[in-house]
Amino acid sequence: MTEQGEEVDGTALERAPRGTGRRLHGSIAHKIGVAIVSGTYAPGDILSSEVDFSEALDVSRGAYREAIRALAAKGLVESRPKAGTRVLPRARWNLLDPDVLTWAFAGEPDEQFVRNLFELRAVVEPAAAGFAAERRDRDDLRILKDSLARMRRHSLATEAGRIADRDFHDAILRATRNDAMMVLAASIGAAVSWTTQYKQRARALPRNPIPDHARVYEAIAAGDAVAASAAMRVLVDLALEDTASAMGKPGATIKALP
Amino acid sequence: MTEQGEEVDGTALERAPRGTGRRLHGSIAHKIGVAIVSGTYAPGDILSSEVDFSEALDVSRGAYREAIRALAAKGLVESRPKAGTRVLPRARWNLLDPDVLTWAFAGEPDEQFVRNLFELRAVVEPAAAGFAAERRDRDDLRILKDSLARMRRHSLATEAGRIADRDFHDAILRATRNDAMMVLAASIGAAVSWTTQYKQRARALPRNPIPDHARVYEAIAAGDAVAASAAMRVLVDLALEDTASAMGKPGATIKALP
DNA sequence: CTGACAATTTTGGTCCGACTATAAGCCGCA
DNA sequence: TGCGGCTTATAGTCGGACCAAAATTGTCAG
Repeated sequence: MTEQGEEVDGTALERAPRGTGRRLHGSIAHKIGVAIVSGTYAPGDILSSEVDFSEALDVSRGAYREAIRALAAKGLVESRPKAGTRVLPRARWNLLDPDVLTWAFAGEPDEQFVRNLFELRAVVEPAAAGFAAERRDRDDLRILKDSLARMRRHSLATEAGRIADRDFHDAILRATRNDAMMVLAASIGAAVSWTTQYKQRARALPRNPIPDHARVYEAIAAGDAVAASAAMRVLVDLALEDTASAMGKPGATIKALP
Repeated sequence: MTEQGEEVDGTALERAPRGTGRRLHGSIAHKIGVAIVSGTYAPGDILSSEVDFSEALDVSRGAYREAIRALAAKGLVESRPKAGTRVLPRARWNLLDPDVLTWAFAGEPDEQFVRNLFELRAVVEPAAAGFAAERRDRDDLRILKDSLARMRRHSLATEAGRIADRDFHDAILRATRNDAMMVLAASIGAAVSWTTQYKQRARALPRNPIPDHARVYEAIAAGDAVAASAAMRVLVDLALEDTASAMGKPGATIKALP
């Protein structure tokens, strides 16, 4: 807990340029958030005192405190008078918060964590597809169809294609008419986004994902919950397989529960 | 913008007594958070300007801003220069955040939302029980057994009993060895806690929940993923039934997906 | 020497008041 | 009519002061 202050003129703690958009406290939170999630500060560590740290970052104490409040709201840290601001154990982190996800994927993503996310997808999304098949209305189907068309037109290699993919999954979650699941959409969507980029980075996209998505759409349109659930299950499994191989561990699958 | 300040001594804007524990900005966030979640401020509404609002609450602008930062971190509001602080649409709320859950259950809980939470439980917990059956170690089983014993000793009518119940479900989630699911434990646990209290409030506890839990434990101990999943499925269904009848809508169930 | 009590001091919590930066909305010009 | 600059309200940032709680240290009685 020491010479962080000296490093300021270097690169590490340089004040983010915050070109018109993000506010100062926001970029501070981002910086510290990434540092925590990536392990620079381990759980249990005590951050330097407010005065020291804010001076090291060359920001006012107020801005720094606001950043800490945001981190505290996401369960990353906890500050108590006299005790200082302490990094909380990983179990308390709000790992499904979109910002935290962003920070987690800012550096090299932890492979185990990616696997965990896919495991969660494999649980939630098939069920969601089933509910969607029962509850979707004309509008949902229209959005799904449109997203699918856009995925066809652009490929997943383009930003537009990835947005379409995300819209597709979002629309399914929304069609469940379940707020709690819709919240997971933001998280899962973010995760999908990031992992998709990793697949691209490995610049080997062995599989054409359109047919998988099309099967899910057909089942939902037909109102067949069981088929939709199964089709989504296949989709997620294949996506994991692609991602895993892109991350260097081919052959990974998730054992199915009957 | 004036005599709200005079009303402070009344009831509405009374500063929370914060008897040694919660910090001031924390209680502000709590108050505004409850107001938003319970609909006092509707999505799209603009909050009064920082000076006005902080004066009305009789706190400094700094404390108010820190509270707003926390709310923003949970997706409840968004503030932009000149535009003010606006309540975000419900879809952006981090509904699974433990604090937000707390605020949601501070007033009369929305029945539809409770149903949605149970639907999510019905998706996640059986799957989690399945994973737990495959991955649990001796320690997990010990904790599960202990929680179960405590549930038996105290009933769910006591605080200790409810804690034991929560520990039981927590232990299962933890045994999945999946961080993403463990995060949901905090959320789901909170939801279970609140709804259990509602069941108590209706002071009719028709069913003895111990056997359901015992079956889940047995299956996990036996390493039988399928049985554990099924047993948990039953447990959640019955819990929903009890809760629904306590809330005045008996007979509610969640259709199963094969 | 030991343990409980008190003073110290560190650190977060709160407040104040001033200034800056941003962008919504208005106004005037083309 | 529509564009572009200007006004201005509002959030953002600053720094400096004081308060409150708690961990540490020191002190004193037993």
